[in-house]
This record gives sequence, C-alpha cells and structure tokens, in this order.
Amino acid sequence: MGAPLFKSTFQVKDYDLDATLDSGQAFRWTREGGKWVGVIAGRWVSLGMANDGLIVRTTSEPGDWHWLRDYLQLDVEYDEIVESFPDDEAIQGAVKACRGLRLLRQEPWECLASFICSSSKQIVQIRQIVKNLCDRFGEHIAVPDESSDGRAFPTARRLARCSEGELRECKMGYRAPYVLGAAKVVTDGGVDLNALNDLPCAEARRELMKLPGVGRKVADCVLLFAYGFEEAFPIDVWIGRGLNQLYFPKREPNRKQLEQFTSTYFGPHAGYAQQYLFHYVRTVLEKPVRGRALAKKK
DNA sequence: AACCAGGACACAA
DNA sequence: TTGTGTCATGGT
Repeated sequence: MGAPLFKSTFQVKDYDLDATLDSGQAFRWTREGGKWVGVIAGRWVSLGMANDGLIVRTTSEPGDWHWLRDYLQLDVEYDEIVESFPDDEAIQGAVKACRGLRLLRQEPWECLASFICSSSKQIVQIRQIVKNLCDRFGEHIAVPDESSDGRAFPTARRLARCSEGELRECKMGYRAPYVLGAAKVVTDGGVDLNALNDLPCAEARRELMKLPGVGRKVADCVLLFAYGFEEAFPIDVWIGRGLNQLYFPKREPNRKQLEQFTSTYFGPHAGYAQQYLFHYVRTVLEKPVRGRALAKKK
C-alpha cells in the first residue's frame, strides 16, 4: 500500500499557485483535480489553495518544512519586490495582470538539465522530455497511492552513465550530447554546482557556461530559478519580442543591447520583472494572435 | 502543411 | 566581437 500522507497548511498572501507552477520555470508539476502534484527534492508533494491558505500534502515527515518554504519561497518580501520595479506602463501592467506570480528556488541539477533540454522547444515538449528522463532514470520515491509511479529527477551521476542513444530516446534530439556532457562534468567535479551560491552572479554564470549546452540564456535561467540570483534576466524569444514591443517599438535592438538595457533598467529584482513580463506576454498580450503579430518584419 | 519553439555551437566575416 | 546555418522533434 501507499505511503502515509501528512497534511499541513501555510498562510500565504499574494501567492498565485497556478501562475507560479505553470509559468515555464519548473516542468514537473501536473494538475490533478484542482491540486498540483509534483516532486520537491525527492519528496512527493500535493499543493492546493483554499481560503488564502496553502494546503500541502506530502509523504515526508512533518516538522522541518524548510525544504518546502525554500522551494516555494514563502518568506520573500513580495511587496518590496514589486515596488522596486520602474514606474512604467509595461511592467506595471504586467504586475497588475499577474499579481501573486512567484519565483521558485529549484534544485540546481534538475533546473540545469531541464533548461539544457529547453533550447528551441515549446514548454509542453520540455515537460515531456523531463517526464521521459524521470520515468526512465529517476529513483523511485514514496507515493501515497500505490497505483502511481513517483520518481525523483535523475541525478547527474545516473545520467552520466547513460548512452547518448538512451537520452535521445527521451526525445531531446540534438540536446542529448549536451545533457550527457554536462552530467559528466558535474559528476566528476569539473563544475561544482554546490559552490556557485558563494560566487558573484557573473562568476557563477561563467562557471555554468563552461558546461556543454549552456549559453547565456540557459545559464541565466539556472542562476535565477535555482540559485536566486535576482539580477539574472533570461532573454528568450518571448521576452525579446515582448521587450521590443513594449519598450522599443521602433528601434528593434539586438540581443546584446537588450542585455545591456535589462541589466540596469529593472533594478535589483530584475529577474522577477522578467518572469512577470514573460508570463504577461504569453498569457495576455499575444494570446489572440499566437505570435504572428511580431513576426520578423520584411 | 508550413512555421516555430524559454538556444547553443561552429564557423564565417 | 557580432552575424548566419545547423541541429531533432512535435505543437499549433
């Protein structure tokens, strides 16, 4: 039979669970009957909202909830963050439309491997690749219902033992050698993921970019979503188009110029601003036109 | 049925 | 240093 389930409630305010778990920063959360089911640090977890309270069910012994508070970032000063944004129409509109959207604090290796797989992929496909990896190579974890199959995200050590073909069977295509190479470097200490917390953001970024398949954008995602470097501002195709539309409707700057702009303009919590803009352009601005409106001109 | 996706990389200029 | 073709796979 399944593992016993422990329930606890956390008082939260300004926390939009749906937006947070479904905004393209983490890829394993699934909706199951009004609740979100996922895995945090090898623990099966179910999350739900009711009466301004966050209801948590987990197979992990209650007591020290630090792993949960840290992952969900329950203790951040939300108001201070959104009030630090510049007072322009675009970002203020995004905050107004997405109030309660949060950044998570994910495990570095899972975040890193997932975003190596993310390049030039739609979010639904990234989720499928990550699921394939977990189903094939993740350790079994305790689950409340024996009919379900809970697994942790596979360790770097485990993936380093895979063949490139086994990874390609997870449908990650040309990213397979990247994931394999990164897993090997991380496993034999070429890059120490546990040491990046103590580095300045720029140095941590340089370390990450030593890994195969990790360029500026993937590195920034990991810096922001796993290490909490809030000055990191990942620029993908959506953010690039969004910034062009909202801030530079005529000029159309290139990627480097956008990096310059975003490194100062949005302030010390720029990474949060980035997540608001990302969610905003995807759920509000471009919904009716599905991208065509901003196609390359000429 | 084309077009594009939370890009990185080797290679050109 | 900045710009282009290529790389799998599948959603819309």
